[in-house]
Amino acid sequence: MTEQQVIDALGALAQETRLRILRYLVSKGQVGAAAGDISAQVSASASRTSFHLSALADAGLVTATRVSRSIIYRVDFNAMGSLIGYLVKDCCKSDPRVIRCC
Amino acid sequence: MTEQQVIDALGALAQETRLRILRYLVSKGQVGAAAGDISAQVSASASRTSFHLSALADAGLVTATRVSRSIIYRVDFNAMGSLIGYLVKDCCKSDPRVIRCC
DNA sequence: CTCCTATTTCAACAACTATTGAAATGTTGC
DNA sequence: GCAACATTTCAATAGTTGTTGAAATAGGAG
Repeated sequence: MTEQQVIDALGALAQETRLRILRYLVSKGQVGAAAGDISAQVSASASRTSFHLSALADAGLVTATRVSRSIIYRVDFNAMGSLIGYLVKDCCKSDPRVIRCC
Repeated sequence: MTEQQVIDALGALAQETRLRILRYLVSKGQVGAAAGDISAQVSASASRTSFHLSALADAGLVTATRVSRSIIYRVDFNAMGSLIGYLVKDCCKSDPRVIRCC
């Protein structure tokens, strides 16, 4: 994971609506959720939700798959793991005070 | 850790100069580094470095202590741990694909 | 008290980000 | 093909963030 990818991913998470979207998608696991469902859950307009979903997808944190009329979004758990792994290992040198919290 | 604190901390890390500052401070551990030293290490002007150090301090990720003419900055490893712990546990429900990366 | 060093603060500005509502795109069922 | 649905794209706008260089603040040494 490059430094730029890390910065993009952190920037993607550093926003209220997007953090809520991500948490909702984590709760949905493999199943994922359609854009409209997500929009309703986070109480945001369709266009606003779409904008934030694109940001999360651009950062590589979620995937999008069209299924019939809907587009299903899912968390990319491996990407989340890579990001967190970078923060723990590369960034914090696996300091025990950090490791302890995981 | 509140959601707003998490967002502030993620936003603080989502910037090239600040991520470099943090990594340098991690390498310095308890000893920390003076603002001028940091400024030289990350090749940024004094005012620019000061601006970013304030952002990191406001987010609670680093501490500042004046020692004579210098101000010594140090990473707050517990704050970094809390942030990462939030991402792993609250946000990712301790999913094994995420845990594996730590 | 004055000079020098270390750092922050400030104002101006450019660049980026988020929100809104309307219009466009793609998909299905009749 | 047409109507309805699901979602994205677009333009306008407001708000936020980062950079620069100059001026201000704070502390120590002679």
